[in-house]
Amino acid sequence: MVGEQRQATMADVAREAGVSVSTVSRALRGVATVTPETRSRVERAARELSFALSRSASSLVTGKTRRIAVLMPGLPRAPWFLGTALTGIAGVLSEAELDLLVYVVTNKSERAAFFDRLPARRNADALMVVSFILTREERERLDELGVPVVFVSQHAPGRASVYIDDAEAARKGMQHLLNLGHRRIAHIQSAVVETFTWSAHDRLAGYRQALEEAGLPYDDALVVRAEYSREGLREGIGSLLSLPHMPTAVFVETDEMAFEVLSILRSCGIDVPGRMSVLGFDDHSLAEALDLSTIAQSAGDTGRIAAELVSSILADPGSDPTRHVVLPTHLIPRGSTGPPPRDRQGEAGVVGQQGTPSEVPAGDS
Amino acid sequence: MVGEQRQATMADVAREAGVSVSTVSRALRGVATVTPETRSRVERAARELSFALSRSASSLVTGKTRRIAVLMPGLPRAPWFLGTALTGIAGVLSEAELDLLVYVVTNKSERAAFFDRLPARRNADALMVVSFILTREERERLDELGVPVVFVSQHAPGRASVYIDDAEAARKGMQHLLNLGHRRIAHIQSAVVETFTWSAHDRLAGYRQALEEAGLPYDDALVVRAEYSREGLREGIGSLLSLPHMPTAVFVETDEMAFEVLSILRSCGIDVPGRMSVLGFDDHSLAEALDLSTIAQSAGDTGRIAAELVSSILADPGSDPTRHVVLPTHLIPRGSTGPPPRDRQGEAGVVGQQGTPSEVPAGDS
DNA sequence: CTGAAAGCGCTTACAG
DNA sequence: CTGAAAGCGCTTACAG
Repeated sequence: MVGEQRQATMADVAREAGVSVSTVSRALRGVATVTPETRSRVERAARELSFALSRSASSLVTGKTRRIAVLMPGLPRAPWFLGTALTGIAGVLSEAELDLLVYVVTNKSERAAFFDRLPARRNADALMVVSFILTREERERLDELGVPVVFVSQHAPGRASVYIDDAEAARKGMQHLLNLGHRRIAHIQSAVVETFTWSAHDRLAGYRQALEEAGLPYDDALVVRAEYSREGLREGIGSLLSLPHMPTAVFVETDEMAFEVLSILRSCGIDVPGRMSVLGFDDHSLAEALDLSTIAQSAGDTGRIAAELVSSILADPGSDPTRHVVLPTHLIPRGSTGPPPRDRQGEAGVVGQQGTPSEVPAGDS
Repeated sequence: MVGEQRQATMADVAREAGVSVSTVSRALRGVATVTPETRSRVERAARELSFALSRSASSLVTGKTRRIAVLMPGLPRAPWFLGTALTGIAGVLSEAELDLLVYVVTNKSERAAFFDRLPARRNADALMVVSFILTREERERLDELGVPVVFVSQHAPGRASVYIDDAEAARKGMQHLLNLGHRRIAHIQSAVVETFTWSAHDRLAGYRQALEEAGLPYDDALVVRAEYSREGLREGIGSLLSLPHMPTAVFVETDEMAFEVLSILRSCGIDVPGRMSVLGFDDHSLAEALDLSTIAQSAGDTGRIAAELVSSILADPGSDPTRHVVLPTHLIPRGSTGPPPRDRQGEAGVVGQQGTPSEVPAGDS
């Protein structure tokens, strides 16, 4: 009871300042027509009463919530990328005085719940969807929604999106390995039950394309889908190490997985890059410390630019709601990649399959 | 214009279902008094019209927003811990059908802006403050707020909080190093301009306490405050390596910093743990891969339990709003810690200061 | 430049 | 079990 005083409303402020509620509203929003004196009287009253605007009330009348919803897959799946992107988003939105509503969806039921309730419809002015593969129904639900949707870290034709060219980036990375002389290059990607991300698809596509362009055969045995865990990766690497012709390099879907790969290889005495080159993807903040060669993208920029896109769409409804921003990527060569064993003098190394570059199977499977 | 149809309201649903708005409201909220038939008619109508409840409107009348605000320091400062905690929070809140509003505060101005607008007052039903050292004014602002505040990853006397005993945990870690025979143990913590976290303080306190209990002198030169960056840490380590009596072990404030420390030591040819033991804090998901000894805490549990605390406080306003939950920590010994050089046979090692355990200066400075 | 009034879309006593 | 009415706290034409 004690101290449980009721939260002050505009009516209270109006009384205190000796003006009408309309004037309070205008003064507090900075509408130009208000006299400086009136404004300061109102502001003082508001401060004295610790007045805080009820967004519920203003939303109800304006139809704007000044809230942006962000839908992201469980952070544990790619904590670094998502965390960094989220921080970028948060910074920009806070500057634009927009609130940030976060929906983390880790499993099927949370996912269903999200699309069922679809709180974004009236509880946010826009929705940002971060690296999610949506089903057709889900996409249709979003379309009905009537709020602008911005896709982040994924390409959505006909929709605003901010992303990198994963396939092109993967190709660049592969080219680096090819240039070093590697001919048997494996690819490790995460096996997720619910396939959440496009980037995995596109990175694989880039991997295949690079092989094809180099006239090298695509070998299913070299593409490993591993659980996103230390044990899962150990198994994946096991399958590569038990191949008749071991690869001399691995291109790993994310740096975080590559860190584990480095550690596992080290633990079984396989020298990196002497015996096996390892290439990651992301340029995680620890990649330098672990001397991991990688393909850099800026998670922070991705988030920031996506948030800017959102706020520009909100500010100017006439603006093109299908704008695309493609962010750059680049190779960062470090110590985890080097020439394959047979190119190293004084080392026996495993003989890589020389390949018969002409008989390459066609693009598909 | 085309397809821009107005969002359906309860009035539309009521018309469609041939009932009153009150009945729609009751049916949709699952109030018991509604006939099954009426309820299903209403539900069908709602579905057909893609009705979505306006939370702004319900909030306005109920005074509840069903939204929880989380205030956290910039994720880049401790991305892993905060990201993992946030995921834990998100999961629990989503189950309780509470929305999650995230405020990331990275610098003074964002911080001021947050406390100025203090959107939590009416725009959230509760506030979770994650590892922030608040000023007195800020704390008072929160008190005036009138919404329950739960402190996460920090101890706030007289307020609900979920945390670990950082000092005790640090002591355990130090004990491990002492038990291995180390006598000169350094401590590296992050130097943040705005002092955001209590845990740094408490871990340092634990460090000092352990020394004191072991009858060892506290040496200012062994406590290094380093910028949270590779270069900052390199400088910090430099100051340790240039000491007349080099330490034989380092206790690092967080695993993420310890990873860099490992890498820097390796890059200058200092064997870990042969020459220098390294102990981290957190049990980061990569700690195992990097074979880092560490003191484990569960960031996920911290988030989850804090969120449960919040939802229980909201569900039962009579419940004790000052409840404390102290989460366990434990040492995970791995390969980065071992006996100091002088205990190793066949190794010259740097001679550690033998110490004269009796003449220990008193606890302070 | 300011005020009175209507109304945003809900929930909640109050009747029936 | 259901409906009519009031009201939550704002903003926004509309007057003046």
